[in-house]
Amino acid sequence: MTSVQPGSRSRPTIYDVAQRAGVSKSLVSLVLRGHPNVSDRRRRAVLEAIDELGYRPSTAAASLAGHRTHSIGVAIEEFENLWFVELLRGMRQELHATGYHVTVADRDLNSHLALDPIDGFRSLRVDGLVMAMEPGAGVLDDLDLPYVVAGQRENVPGTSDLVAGDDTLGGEMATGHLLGLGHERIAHVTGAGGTAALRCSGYEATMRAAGHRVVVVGHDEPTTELAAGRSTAALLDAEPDVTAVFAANDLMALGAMAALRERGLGVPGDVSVMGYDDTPLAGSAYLGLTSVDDRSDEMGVRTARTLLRRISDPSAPPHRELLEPAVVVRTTTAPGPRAARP
Amino acid sequence: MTSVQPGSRSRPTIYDVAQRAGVSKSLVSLVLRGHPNVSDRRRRAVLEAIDELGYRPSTAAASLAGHRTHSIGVAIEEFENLWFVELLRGMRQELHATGYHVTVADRDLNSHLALDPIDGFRSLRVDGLVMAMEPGAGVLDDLDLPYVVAGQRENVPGTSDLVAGDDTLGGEMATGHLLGLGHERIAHVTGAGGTAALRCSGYEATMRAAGHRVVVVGHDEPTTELAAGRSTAALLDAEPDVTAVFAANDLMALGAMAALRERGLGVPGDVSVMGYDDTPLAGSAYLGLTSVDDRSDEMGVRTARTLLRRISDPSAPPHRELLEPAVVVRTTTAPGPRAARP
DNA sequence: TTGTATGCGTTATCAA
DNA sequence: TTGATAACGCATACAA
Repeated sequence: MTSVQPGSRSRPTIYDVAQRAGVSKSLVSLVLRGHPNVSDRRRRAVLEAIDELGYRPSTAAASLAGHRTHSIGVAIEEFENLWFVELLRGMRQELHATGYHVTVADRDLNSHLALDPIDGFRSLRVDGLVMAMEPGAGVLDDLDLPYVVAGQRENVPGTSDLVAGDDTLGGEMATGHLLGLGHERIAHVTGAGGTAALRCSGYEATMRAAGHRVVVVGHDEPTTELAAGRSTAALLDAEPDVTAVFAANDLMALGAMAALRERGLGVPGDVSVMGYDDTPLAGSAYLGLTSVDDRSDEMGVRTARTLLRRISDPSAPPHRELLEPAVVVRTTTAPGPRAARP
Repeated sequence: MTSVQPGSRSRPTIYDVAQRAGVSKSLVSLVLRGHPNVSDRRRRAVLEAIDELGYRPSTAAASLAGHRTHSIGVAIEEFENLWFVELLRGMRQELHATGYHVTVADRDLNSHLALDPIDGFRSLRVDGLVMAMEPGAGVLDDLDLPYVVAGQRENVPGTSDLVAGDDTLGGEMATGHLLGLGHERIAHVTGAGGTAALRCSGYEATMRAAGHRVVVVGHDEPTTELAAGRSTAALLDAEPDVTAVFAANDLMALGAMAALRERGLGVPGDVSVMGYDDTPLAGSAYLGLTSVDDRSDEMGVRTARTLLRRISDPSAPPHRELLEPAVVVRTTTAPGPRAARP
């Protein structure tokens, strides 16, 4: 039972545990860290004392003395964007046996302390860092801390470890899926940022190769549902005969669907719609949005693996890999006019 | 510029800064903590040295020596559930000037270490804890750490500080909104758990007071989209003439809408639908789900305020408050048959 | 206004 | 297999 002894002002320390178990503090430390060469009798005594005292080791003292925190930090842009949840899931799976602790911070979390996530993690002395947000220009240039960039391509020095989705390929695959359904007048709703640009380039290349006209809207707009809705509305004015819309992410696909509905166009009856990221949103039974899975869980696995390697060998050559995305077909895409006629 | 000196194996310490600035370590410490009684000349010298060395104070050493971490922990169930994002936003607003650092952990994050979030935070020696997940039975009973429960009602001892939404009232307001639109055959899709039960009781009380029949489905089911879809399908079999469905949360409302669509029923043309929580999902232009705002941002403000009070006065009497929710009307609810006739 | 000394709760090194 | 003991990097009296 975790019962706190009555008279104690402050929390029990390793010293209290040692005294209660009738051993030295060193022995307690050994038991805590699972050292093999400890007699069963002593180990049991220590464990019992720990339990009785409700003792919890101080991570602060441990990391100060041990020169490492056994923790890794994950810097994300914002908690709203759910792709990092899958990334974490993958990381956890890989980190399972290692004893590493994971902490997450977004850009805003401690902005009141004038701390960007990286500075915060540096103060925390994390053993490694996962950069799961777009780094500012130059911030990675001489970061003397083991790190790997996850899911970003912009502002990443060539010497950085990097695990990301192949967004260009994803753009090609999405467009290919629509072409395969018989669509020809396929428009793309893009937005600002490096990731959107890559997805867009995949779309453009595939359309050109197929001999169809490239129609892109939303350059420099935010990658939000609202902006995508506006872009799509403008698109429908200029190109009323599009039969498919590929949006740069799932939320933007929702925006496109809202604009289509406003015009009285059915999905997928009149127009097929695709998103990107395969968020939980897309998987919703109600929405059933066809999307591109960027395999963020697998990205998490690879990211953790890469970071572990980097921590154990800081001078290893940079490791870079792109994960192949996958189209997840649901209910918002259907055969286009060409396929429908015969 | 943050440039690391070439020869140094490890990170610069307060000692290095002191030496470079030509002062003692204590002086550096004073500057760091913004102590007023430091001459401008020295202060500038220290700041400059910090910048040149790229020095970041070790939180571990600071908290070990200072007997507090200046950090507060937020324990959540899972990152997927976005209501905590607004809670954090509110907390940050209140914590702005205090210098407190916020860290978030979900139940799974470090489960591979056999650490539940509370144990983790105890090891971290956070100065305070926000319990934003349903506590296990008894875990709060003798938690000797300043904490406040946010948004939960189950398993909360009467002596705990608590800030939560008034879910019963919210259930009443939702039902009242539908009644006000002229609906009478209103069903409720509930699920397992204390929060859902409170919302359900608000629905029941209001229906009874209005003299209408209570129709509830989904008891003991998970509070997920999928389960809500199944429950709603069963509901429509048993009660084909319902004109409104109130779901215990937004995701479940989606499930209900999927089931309605499957029956060929339009929303809100044939059936009105309401959710609860007013998640970003509900606010989406495409969905436009009428929902109940539980005011999680304000909850964050109150929670932080309460926790600060608790930290500074551990023996203060328990503080409990319920926030009044608000119905947010969007496009999934419309006048019912009674109102439509005249 | 600034410097000195002590201790925080661990890990790690060395002896025993 | 176990026990002393010296760091670890900083805050905090206390002294100057």
